[in-house]
Formats: sequence, structure tokens, C-alpha cells
Amino acid sequence: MDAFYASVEQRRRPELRGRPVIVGAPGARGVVAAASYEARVFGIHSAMPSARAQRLCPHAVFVPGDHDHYAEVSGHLMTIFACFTPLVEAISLDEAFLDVTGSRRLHGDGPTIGAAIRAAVLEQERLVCSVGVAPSKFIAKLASEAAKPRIGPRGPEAGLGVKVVEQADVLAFLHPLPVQALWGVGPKTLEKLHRLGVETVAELATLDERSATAALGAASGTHLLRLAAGLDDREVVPQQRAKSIGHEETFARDHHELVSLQHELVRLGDAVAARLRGAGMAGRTVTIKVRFHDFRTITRSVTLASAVDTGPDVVRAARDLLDRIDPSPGVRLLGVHVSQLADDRARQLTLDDVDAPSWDDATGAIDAIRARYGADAIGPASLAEATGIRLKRRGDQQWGPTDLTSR
DNA sequence: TCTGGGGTCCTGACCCTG
DNA sequence: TCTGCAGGGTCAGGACCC
Repeated sequence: MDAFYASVEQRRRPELRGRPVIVGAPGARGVVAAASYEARVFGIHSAMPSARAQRLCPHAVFVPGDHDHYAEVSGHLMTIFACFTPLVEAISLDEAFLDVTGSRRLHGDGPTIGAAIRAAVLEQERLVCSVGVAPSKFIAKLASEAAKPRIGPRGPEAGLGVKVVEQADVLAFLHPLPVQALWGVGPKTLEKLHRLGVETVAELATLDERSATAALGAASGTHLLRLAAGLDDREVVPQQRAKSIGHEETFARDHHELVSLQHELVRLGDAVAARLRGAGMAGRTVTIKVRFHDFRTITRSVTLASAVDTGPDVVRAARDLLDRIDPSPGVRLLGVHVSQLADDRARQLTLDDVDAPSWDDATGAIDAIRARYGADAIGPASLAEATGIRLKRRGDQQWGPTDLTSR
């Protein structure tokens, strides 16, 4: 999808159409989640600090993110895609790979299907998307980038909409691209490649395997060499299961004391546990992430004897890890993640589970109350302060703190 | 100039076990 | 009983993606 979050906001608020729109949190610690093409004219792009975006375009409209709504729209899009093939692999809310090999008899060749998908998305969702048609996932991804609108000297310019790269044209398409176009080449890898004198994909393709793996590591080096040669045999895999679930939050003000961090930990841990139960999963490894004032980031994890999915269990494990951290330099971010996920029916019972009533009974009741009255209707007693309970949940502002005075 | 949040994957160090 | 080794699991950090 093109500028997905911003386009969705412009769709539901017509007064924003044609104006520079930035989805994200304004303020010192916010970043841009998405920018409309009108905002991109000013050099604004996603992941840019909001403060800088505001300087570049003071009249841009900042819109707080609404993850729940984007997820709902994403569901509609995936339903459209599924009309063309059952092999749909969603890679984010606004991108998906479709294997249409078996759909050609019914719907036509790749370019025909690509054009039909664009038309269906425009007609049913009033949103614009770009399609890459190619023999492999990674070339299709690059082709879709090439099909997107771009910023010209006179503002946003329409893109191709559908870009087709036939098997015979793969190398001609791929090799002139800058090496950072490859998936897996970020700032660090780019720096290493530049040290080897590699600027383009063609130059990477001429590198011998020993030099590549020595500079980039065995897995990364081999992988990038294959991509540079146009080789990618990864299949489209529908409905991949999540491997971890977590929440993290940057605070409007740094925390210097363990007590206040413990409160945040309860809030985050309870939210993660609720999502685990919502997904019907439980996890064995609990990880906390702490980012200090100077941006130094550490993680601490523990693997439990059995998988957990209740707030108290997740928080207990996370709190043991947090208690070993010295927050006095100032903590700007705290996160709680659970991994090594398994179906919660596979959860192993412990002696604690024999006692009645169990936390299973309580969490079932908590989930039922939240389903009926909202996520804030019930929460851990330790959070019920004078300010009231405020639970972190998916759909909350996700791109930075909203209010520098709220905490 | 200041760097979010939700993820995945890889690497290396370390420990335990056979 | 001690030592060396290989393999697997855990832990921590880093890089990358959208």
C-alpha cells in the first residue's frame, strides 16, 4: 500500500486530503510512523524524529496512530487478496506476498491479476496500492517499490502502479540498483560493503564468497550473494505463527527509581499476557528491555520451566529481571516480551495449578470483563492509583509518548 | 538533530551434559 | 576420578524490516 496509515487517515477525514499528513506522535520523543506524499515533498519520511519533521513542515497535520483501525482495514485488504489466491503471506499490515501460480487459468497472468487487485482495492477500499510481479518474492518486493509514486521536482508523481519483471530481465533490473535496495542491507551492512568498494548490486554479485562471509558473517554473506545473483527460492507461506509477543514504551520522562518502573512493568506485563491469551498462546521465555538515558540498551531474559500466559506470571518473571537493574542513570524505555511460544493448551501444569481457585479462573473472568466493558475496565490492583487504571494495549499511541507532563 | 514500537533472525559467549 | 570435546540450550546483543 502507498503511505498506508496516512492514506487511511485522509480517507476517513476528507479535510486532510491534499494536505501534508504525518501519522505519529508529535513532541521531543515521537517519530513519524507514516507520511503522506504531500508531506514527503518536504523531505519527511517514516522513522524521522517528529521534532525534525515539524521543523521541515510546520503546517503539517499530525495525526495520532490508530492501530486497531489500520488492522481492520488490513483485514479487508487481505480478504480482497484471498479472492485471487489462497496463498497470501502478510508481511505487515500493508504488504503481502501472493503466489498466483495456480490462479492464472481463472484470473489471467500475473500482470492481469496485479491490475485487477489494484482496481479492487481502489473500488472497495478507496486506497491506492502498487504491485510488483516477478518470479520470486524478493524481486517482486523490489518491483513493487519501483511501481510506487515518487517525489518529483513539482511534487508527488504517479507511479507505474504495476511493475513486471520477467525471469529473463531479473539481472538487468536488479544489478543497477544501489546495494541498500537489497533486503537485509541496513546502515551497518552498507558501511561494511562500502569498505569493500561495493556500491551496486552488480558489484556485490562479483564479490567472492570468502570476502563476503568474512565481512558480513556466514549467513548474511551467503544470503546477500544469492540475492545479488537474483536467486531467491523462498516460498509464499500463508498464516505464519507469531514467534514472540511484547510491548515496549518510551516514557515522556525518564524513570530513576525502581518503584515507578515496577508499576510500568505491571502495566506492560499484564497487557502482554492479555495478548498471549487472546492469541491462545503461552510462552516460556520472558525478556525485559531497558533503554537508558544515553540510549544504551540492554535485555535480560529468563526461560521458565513451563509456559505462562497470566499477568502475575509474566510480571513475576519480568520483575525478578528488573530488580537486578540499576535505574538511577535514568530509564527512557521499558519493554516486556514473551517468546518460545506454544499453544496454551500445551501449557504444562505445576503444583500451583492444583490450588483452587486458580489464576486461570481469574484471568478468564478478567478477559470476559474486558471483552464486555473495555480494556480499561479492570486491571492489576497495584495500578489503581489516584490517577486511575490505564492499561497499555494494542491500538494505543505507538510512536512515542503523547504528553510530556502526563507522567 | 535525535533517534517509536512490533517483530524476526543471526551471532557469540557461556554453561551443562554425555 | 579427571580431562577434553561436541552438541544443545540459554542468554545477551546487534542488525534489520515495516
